[in-house]
Amino acid sequence: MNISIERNNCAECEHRMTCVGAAAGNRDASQRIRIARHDTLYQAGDAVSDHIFNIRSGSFKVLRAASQQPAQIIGFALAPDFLGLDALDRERHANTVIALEDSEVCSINWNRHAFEGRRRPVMRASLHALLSREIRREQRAALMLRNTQAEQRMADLLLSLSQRRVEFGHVAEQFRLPMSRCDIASYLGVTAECVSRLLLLFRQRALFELRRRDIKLLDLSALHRMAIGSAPESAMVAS
Amino acid sequence: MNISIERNNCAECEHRMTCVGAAAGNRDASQRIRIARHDTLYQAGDAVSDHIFNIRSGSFKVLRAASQQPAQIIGFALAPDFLGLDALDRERHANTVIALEDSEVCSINWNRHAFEGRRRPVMRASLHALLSREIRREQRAALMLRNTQAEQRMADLLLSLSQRRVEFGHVAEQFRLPMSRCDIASYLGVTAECVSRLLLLFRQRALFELRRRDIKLLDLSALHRMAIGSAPESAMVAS
DNA sequence: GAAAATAATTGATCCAGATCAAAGAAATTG
DNA sequence: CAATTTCTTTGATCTGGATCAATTATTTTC
Repeated sequence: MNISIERNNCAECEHRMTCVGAAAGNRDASQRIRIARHDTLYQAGDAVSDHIFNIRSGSFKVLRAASQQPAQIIGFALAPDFLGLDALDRERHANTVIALEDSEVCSINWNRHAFEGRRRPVMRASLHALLSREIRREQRAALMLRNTQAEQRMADLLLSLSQRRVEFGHVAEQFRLPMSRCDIASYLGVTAECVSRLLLLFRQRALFELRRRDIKLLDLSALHRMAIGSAPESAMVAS
Repeated sequence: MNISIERNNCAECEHRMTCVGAAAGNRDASQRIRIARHDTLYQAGDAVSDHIFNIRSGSFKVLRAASQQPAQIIGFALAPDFLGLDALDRERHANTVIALEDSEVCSINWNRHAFEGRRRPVMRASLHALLSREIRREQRAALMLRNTQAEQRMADLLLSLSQRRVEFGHVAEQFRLPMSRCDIASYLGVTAECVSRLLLLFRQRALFELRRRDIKLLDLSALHRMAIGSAPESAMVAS
């Protein structure tokens, strides 16, 4: 384990305008946590603190174990996603969260002291919004999975990664896949062999260039046509 | 459309001890809505009011449309489930909710007037709990879908229906499936033919008796063994 | 930087579940 | 209550992706 924690100064943070944590305006509300590749942010069974995590840099995979079975990846989280929204009312975490690369998260206290003053309705609304949004995101993921075609799932994943890059101020077309082919397979609910073949197929169709984990999307609109929520507009309606 | 709305008296409601709405103690916070089989509670694109719905009797299917494709069923909601948790921060609904039988819901205003007095921290926590719980539920559904085996998905659905019956004070073993085979197929992400064959197979294995929509589960533990969260205990950990 | 361990690709075969087709059972409708 | 319409079951065939088996990169480790 190689986790380092330090005090955070939300007042000077570049994300203070949009972050729920900064809105708390509470010195104790936020901490910066550095976490190395392959290390665990929290694990199924760990006690839940009154904190949620906002990813500042890097990326994570979220695993859920089903007894009798190896754990499956139920999501990838990239900056500026939140983690821990699924455990607000629980004693113990149900999922395990592992860093895919060296990453930083802000830990935000959402308990009564930070969130329940009568003067913090905006922030409270933000927490509701965050939670509600996460529900829609999960619904969308499930919709993607009901679409049996592995091609569509793959297209959907690539677009969702791309979109989150854009949200964080990067270009949509070019980025580095933070996860292994095997992780992708687990998330899509297919085998690693299948992922490998799909990537080959997509490359042959000139949908993207791919070398190791560096990807350059060449035909975003084709990907949109393949993916489920399809049209960019409808993707916005969905979340 | 055959929807009737009437004032609700939470103070005398049999569920006042556990219902978020009743905790509001606000006369205007809750309304009782009757809705006939096949009618729509709300539809994708409808304006979102500051209300969530608590099912008092009956059942619903929740549909999400992906452009280019027929809408898929992303969930079934039975008493005492909540509906509308996915739209707190949205202008318009992303999903469509249709009654599977004549049903009743309580509409609960969750906006600042009902929920933000300083004396309602318990209720606010309940809303957080509700939302967080819904996220876990969706994660679980997605986990179920990644499990390619149709058998496991079916076992999982039957158990989740059974569990919710128990939550509402009924017996676990015997109930009526409120949805068509076709609805089940859409939810599980398989074809109706596949559902039909699975049900036959399960009957042959003496997992349940089934006549039309009336089902009697004979071997709950076998179903638990087949389903993903497997053991009853671990199902509790998951949500 | 060579050796070991791990990840990714590629090929061959197989099977769960899709698709196509048709018959039978319930529920609606006039 | 007979006629439609819709839902469900059953059968035959086909296929996308799984599984099994090697081979070829990449990382890690010492």
